[in-house]
Amino acid sequence: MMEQASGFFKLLSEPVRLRLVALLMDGESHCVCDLVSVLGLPQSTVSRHLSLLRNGGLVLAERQGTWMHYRLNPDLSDWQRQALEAVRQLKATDDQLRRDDAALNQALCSKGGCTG
Amino acid sequence: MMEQASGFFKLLSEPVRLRLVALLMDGESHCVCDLVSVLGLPQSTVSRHLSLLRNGGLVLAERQGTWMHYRLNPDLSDWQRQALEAVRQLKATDDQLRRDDAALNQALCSKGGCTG
DNA sequence: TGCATATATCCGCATATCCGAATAAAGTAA
DNA sequence: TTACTTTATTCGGATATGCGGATATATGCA
Repeated sequence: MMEQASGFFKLLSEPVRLRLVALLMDGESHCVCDLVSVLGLPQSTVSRHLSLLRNGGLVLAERQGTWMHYRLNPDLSDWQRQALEAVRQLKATDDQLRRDDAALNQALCSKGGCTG
Repeated sequence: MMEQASGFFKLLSEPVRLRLVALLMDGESHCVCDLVSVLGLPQSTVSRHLSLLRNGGLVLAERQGTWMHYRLNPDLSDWQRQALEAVRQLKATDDQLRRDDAALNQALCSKGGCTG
């Protein structure tokens, strides 16, 4: 169980993944292409990190037609939820995370989210 | 700042370091030799991880004669404290961490803590 | 000074992790 | 079927990380 715990923190220990988790903390589902456009990174990079988050049980993926929608797993354990609260708090003050959030909202408003 | 945040989680993402942090969450200072005996790992391994935790600002070290005493840094930021609360919660249910805690208490009671 | 204890650092080696272009796979629609 | 879009995976190579024995450093004491 220790291994699982350190694995959870390892998922949060990578900047790209931390940004992804912070983005998904709005409670919504988001398609990969929106996340790619917000992060400004190659699609393969984003997809690989999402796959790791999914494997670790932190996020859930659901296919909706052509698009794959990712969202935070709502069934995390207590200590995991508590850890994510720390991320939420971080998100309130961190410039990068706030910029990401703004970019995601704008993407959703202007284009309706990749038509997905 | 993102980098600092992911660095913080990286420190918690290694089993030995997670055990060390959990041990130090009792609010006390502990010498390296006690931590070594509890973890049952080579001294160089424990010392290296402590040094990383120290470098990351998670713990403070203070020399007391021959011994070096480590304790949690009481001046962490809000989100960092929140993250440590998750560790505290994890500690309540994780077998390994509870065994570590028991071993540390026993070491302190029986020997007075390495005479340090 | 010399010896003993405690801790930190060095070192080579093994393994893990990350990147991103290229390619594969899965779905949609004509 | 073919063409197109979205997402996943593969691949080689660079970098990071962890290990622990050996060694260096620091302190205390005789």
